[in-house]
Amino acid sequence: MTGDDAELLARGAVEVLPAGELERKLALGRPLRVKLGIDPTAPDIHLGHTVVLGKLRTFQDAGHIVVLIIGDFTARIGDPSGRSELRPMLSVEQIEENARSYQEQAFKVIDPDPSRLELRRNSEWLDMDMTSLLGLVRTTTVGQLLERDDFANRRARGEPVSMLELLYPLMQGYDSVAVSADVELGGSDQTFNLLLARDIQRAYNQPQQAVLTMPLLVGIDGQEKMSKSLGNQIGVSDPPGEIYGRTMSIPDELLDSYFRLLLGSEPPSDLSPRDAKRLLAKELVTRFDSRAAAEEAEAEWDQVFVKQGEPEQVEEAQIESTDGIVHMPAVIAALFDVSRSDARRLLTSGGVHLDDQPIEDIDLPPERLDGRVLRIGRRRFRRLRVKR
RNA sequence: GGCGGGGUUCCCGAGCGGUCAAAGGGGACGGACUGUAAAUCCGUUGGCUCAGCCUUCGAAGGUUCGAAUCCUUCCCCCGCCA
Repeated sequence: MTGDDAELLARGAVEVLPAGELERKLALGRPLRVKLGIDPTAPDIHLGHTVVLGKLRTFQDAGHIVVLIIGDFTARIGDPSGRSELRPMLSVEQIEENARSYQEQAFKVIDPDPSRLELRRNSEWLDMDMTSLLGLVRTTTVGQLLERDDFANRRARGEPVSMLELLYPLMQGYDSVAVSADVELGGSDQTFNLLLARDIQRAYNQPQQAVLTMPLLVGIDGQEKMSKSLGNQIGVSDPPGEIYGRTMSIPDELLDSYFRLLLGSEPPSDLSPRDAKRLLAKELVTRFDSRAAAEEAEAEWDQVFVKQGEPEQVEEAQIESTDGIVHMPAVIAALFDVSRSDARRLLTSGGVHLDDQPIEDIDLPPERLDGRVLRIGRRRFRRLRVKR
């Protein structure tokens, strides 16, 4: 362990706190226990998660042990970070399902080798009795908790702050106690929680963890942090074409941060934004799927958006006709998961094409449809087969 | 426990007896432009057997020719005081 390690480990971080603490931990000369907690509140891990996971990987590669805590218990509460409202409580079954897929997806980034990874669930220790809870709760004052921006702002606006949410940072802190964390990573919005964990460790007579925060990845809307609930995410388990396409649609302004946070490099200066995005998109698909999938996704994208053609593989759909007529709103609604009213609107606003010809007719004879490609918007295709 | 303020369509937020499927903004979707970028412009945005019909404004009842708007009861939320 040398000073170089600390530099490498801290690269890209927003903050490493307190000053010098990481170096001191490294000087212990043993593999450090590096904690990350993720709450399985949604079924999928997205690019935002991978920023921190990637940093964990760096620690693993430097010989440290990652303690990944699946927050199956804390997921019942929901971290209020950056939110102005209480999360809905998830069912135990839902959490369990999410937890399983989280692990699997996290392994696309971190090394699952048991000698470098300790996988825990915080229901192991958080499902505690009241006496233990009192012991935890007494470590912290209301004033400390209300210092946190989220809470303070919401108080100031007269918005509710639930007891449940107040408890969240304590639970996260107790996780650090339970696993004897030497270092904890998190997004920069986690700074308060990560630091409070130090206080809680001290109250439990444990050495205090170093804290390393990573920048938050902005979602593909270019506005808010990437989050499933905002729908601005790219999931690591999304189909290759989806990852590729969504990446191509990010605002140019995001290129720098995406390259830096996801690839650990700067966008090549000799490439146009569009080509830089192509490179990024290809890299991401390669990372989460395979080189081959990336090539394929790119070819498909070129076919559809550069050549303005149909994809190589167009899914076929059986449709029926009654009285020699096919009712288009019904077909569109069934094929593309929209309401019939939506389908009608699409038809009247020129959003429906048949073999590249816009159509507006509500009803069409089956012979005009059979074997043709129906397109909705710019990128949804289906080849029609009329059932006889 | 007392006092006050609220619950409106995906979100925010107007409406306060008819002209309300409900202003405006956001978001989303479609179109033009284009690099599936940004910006801009246009259109749409409850459902349906769509020139009409049906269901929505916390819930249930009621008044009325007619209610998101008035009355009753109930449920929920917020603030202040105690």
